[in-house]
Amino acid sequence: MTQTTSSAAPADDTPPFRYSATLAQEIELRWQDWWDDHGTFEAPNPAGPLADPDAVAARGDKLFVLDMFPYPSGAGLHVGHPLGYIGTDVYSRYQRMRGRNVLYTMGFDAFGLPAEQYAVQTGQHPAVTTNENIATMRRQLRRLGLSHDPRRSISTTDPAYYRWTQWIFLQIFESWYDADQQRARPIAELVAELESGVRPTPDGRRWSDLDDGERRDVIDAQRLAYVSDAPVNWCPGLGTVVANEEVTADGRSDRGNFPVFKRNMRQWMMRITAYADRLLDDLELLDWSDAIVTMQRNWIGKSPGAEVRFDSPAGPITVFTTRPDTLFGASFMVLAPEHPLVEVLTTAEHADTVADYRRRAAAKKDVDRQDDTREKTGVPTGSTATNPVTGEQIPVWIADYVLMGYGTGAIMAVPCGDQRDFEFARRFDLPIPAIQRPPDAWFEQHGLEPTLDTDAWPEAYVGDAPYVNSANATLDLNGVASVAEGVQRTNEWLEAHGHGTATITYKLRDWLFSRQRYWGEPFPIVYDEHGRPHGLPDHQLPVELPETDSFSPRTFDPDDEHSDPESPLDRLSGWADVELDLGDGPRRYRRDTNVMPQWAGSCWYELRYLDPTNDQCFVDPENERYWMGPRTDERPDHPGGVDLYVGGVEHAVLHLLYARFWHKVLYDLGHVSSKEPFARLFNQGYILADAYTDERGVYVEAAEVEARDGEFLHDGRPVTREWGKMGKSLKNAVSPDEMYEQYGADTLRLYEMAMGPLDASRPWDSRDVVGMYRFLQRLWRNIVDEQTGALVVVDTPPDDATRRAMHRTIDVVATEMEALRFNTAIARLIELNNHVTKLDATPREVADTMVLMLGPLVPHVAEELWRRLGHTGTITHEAFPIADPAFLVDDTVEYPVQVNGKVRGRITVAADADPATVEAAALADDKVAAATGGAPPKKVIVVPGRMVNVVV
RNA sequence: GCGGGCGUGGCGGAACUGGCAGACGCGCGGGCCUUAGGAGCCCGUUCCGGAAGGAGUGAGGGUUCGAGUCCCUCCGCCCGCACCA
Repeated sequence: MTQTTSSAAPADDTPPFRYSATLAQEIELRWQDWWDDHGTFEAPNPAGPLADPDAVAARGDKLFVLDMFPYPSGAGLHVGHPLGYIGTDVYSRYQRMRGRNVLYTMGFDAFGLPAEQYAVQTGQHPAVTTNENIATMRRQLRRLGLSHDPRRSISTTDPAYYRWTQWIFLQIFESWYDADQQRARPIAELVAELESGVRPTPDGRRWSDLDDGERRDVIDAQRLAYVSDAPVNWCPGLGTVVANEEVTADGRSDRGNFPVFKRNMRQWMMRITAYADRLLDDLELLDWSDAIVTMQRNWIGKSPGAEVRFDSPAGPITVFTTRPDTLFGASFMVLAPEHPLVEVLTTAEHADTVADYRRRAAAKKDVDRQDDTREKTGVPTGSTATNPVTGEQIPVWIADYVLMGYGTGAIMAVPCGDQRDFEFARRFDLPIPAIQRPPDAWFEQHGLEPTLDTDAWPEAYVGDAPYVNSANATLDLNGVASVAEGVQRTNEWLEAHGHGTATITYKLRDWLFSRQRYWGEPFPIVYDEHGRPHGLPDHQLPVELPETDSFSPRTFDPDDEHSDPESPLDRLSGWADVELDLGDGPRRYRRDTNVMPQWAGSCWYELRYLDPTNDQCFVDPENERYWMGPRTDERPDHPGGVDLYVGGVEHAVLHLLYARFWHKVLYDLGHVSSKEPFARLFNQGYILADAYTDERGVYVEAAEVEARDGEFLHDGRPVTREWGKMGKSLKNAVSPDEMYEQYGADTLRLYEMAMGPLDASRPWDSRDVVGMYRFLQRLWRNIVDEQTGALVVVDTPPDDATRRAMHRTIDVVATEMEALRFNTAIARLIELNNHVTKLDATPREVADTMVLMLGPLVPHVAEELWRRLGHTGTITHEAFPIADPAFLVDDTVEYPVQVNGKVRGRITVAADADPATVEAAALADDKVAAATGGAPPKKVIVVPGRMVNVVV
């Protein structure tokens, strides 16, 4: 292993054994092969096909490090992609040297629209391009020296994988949510409870009195995966329906940016709303960033409040409010234009204006609802409703600021306490009764004398304040000063008098789970002649995607709202129509011709990594317990899950919410021991780069731009410098290949880790990379003679200063590695190496230690130097150096001495000197005395080990 | 508008619980080596000043012996949500 070809540097006087890019590459390729040949990064399992219990026992504590599941793009990697991967690799390698059994691998989330769209363009089957892309990406990642266990790499498109995706779908399909026990249970248990009468049927009849069809209806209505005919987001431009989460705020698809229309359609839904509270509450068990936790919280959008019924000529109108305490101030009502009661409520006098307003509202896309300056619009229906607490008749309006999709699609308007209602009331001259006495500070802030005359108020008052005018015969809030108490008392009153109930509303909707595409997991579902879905038995899985040339979905004019989705699988009647025996003899069935959304495969991939080749179950329970079981030794409420999950913030809501949901269902059904899939989440930043646009605003190749006298020129024409995420679209991508060519993979790894903290986005500058290359050259030169290739280390022990520097470095580097602060770890290693550079010769002890510490960061050159230093095997499982505490404390300490907060002198005293001694030494110092001018100090502060401050 | 995050040299960034601001790297300046250097090595590099010294972490105020760090007001940037009742 140790003989190398000499570095074939450009024809010049470069020393033959210098750590050049050529030599670096030779070392890297050689060690990558060696690692593969020796299975260096394989992590043993306690059970199942990859079981090696002895090896598990021989290693220390387990650690599961995970990167977010990448989509294998055909475009190839740029240097921005692997930032997180390098981070997890360094961490994994570090932890292996700490003796831990580290599970670290990477698979591919390869179903989905891009592959299908590419296939449609090229006419090549998506399976072919997908496999090519995966091969390319594996090769590119290997070249970086990532220490993945290759045996555990998977692809969602592999039938051996999606067989289990389908199996999990069936688990969900065959489950219902028991609201009393707050967990999913098998449908069979629901049937048993209905049969025995423990649980009543929805209409109260006896189960035995229901016919087969009625029973199926009762059951199907409870399933966690269910077929529903409900409003969904139909996107003609994509030819498929998409989930709420995939629609942007302006009503377009997040992929492709096509218009999306609300349409009633028969689609698969996932009852994620049943888990809303647990998805919310369990966020507290997770070690995730505040930003992501907040985003998840907002997305779930839990609002406690009340539903209140207002009597009207059209029967009771139910509204949802988070402020039932303000009911006395409800002076009008507003319904969404689409509200079903609008027609009944509208009087003849207002029929035309209402019809007109509804038509305009319907024609407005969500985009248009936004761009006006939020000027409130609306029209009265002519009817009134009864305010249940005051008995007053209040007018009912319709307005498009009330959305049909949230709450009940109707609100009670309390203009004095809600800004939107306030604006609406002002606009249409509706009464604004005051029901709270805002605090004096609020009036002061608006330059007003305190008054209950709301004509003087510039805006609504929202918050705690004593109630006024808030009493009837049986409810009196006057004088109560807290919203919480007001809400509670009103809720009690509403329930006692039959006017409403305390309720909780969520923004989270059930998850639309079917797509009319080809390149996804087929549903393991067939329909009988009544159109009822049946799950296929286990032995018929996987339902493989049928071979076809016409994998292209039918897409439509993006604005053709009235088109209908047409799944590619639907056209394959030979595949879709089947005869099966599902237990009651052979019958004709029709397969479900939808496919699952791309999120399906990434909802459970981390579990498959644990036991990727197990064909008996999706993961052996023993393996799941070992790798992902709750760490109650760390924390009594530890939820279990991946120890470290690294990825970008872009998956804050979609993937992380869906995966948590599936995991909780599997937990409820007893398939996994962990409550949560990802115990700790770390969001890495992005690599940004300069981008340049020409006079048309079109991006030009950043690599071809020249800077001259503060101007930027492309092809001799001036261009404008901009700023953005590195990528193909901004034409500012830098390929890792260029970096290998110039410096090698170790330098690239080191630079990416050194340029800043892992969670920060930072600009790429290729010119900066050379700094890390120089460092590695200096390191190499401290160990290997550039002219002869001979070792230059000496066996004499290091001098005291060097040994102390070494141990201090070990101490800090270990701390920083543990905390993922690789940038500061690298800085300390450079400092130590710079220190060694100044020595006459490198003591072997220091060389060994430095190489070990650099192993996680620059594994190839570290392995190479380790061998050259006379060791055998790989550095992978060598123990990371341990600092000797004896060398961390110095005999003497230098204290800066401040006079009135400014450093005026320095003293050196024994490390164990007591404060009085330090003080005396400080006052005795010439410079300090000069600065104080001989004045006696008023006070002297001694911070042990830190500094002295003399106050005069 | 609401929520989250962030403002430190020419640049990327260091600075543990308040305790020597600017570690480390780039760039830049000087030197060495060289026919040459867009290679490599050494020294220097926050700003003003020749120096002594002074100023300095977006702006202003406060707490403290001491503030980049804590508190208040303001300015600017980034991200998320967006008429959510």
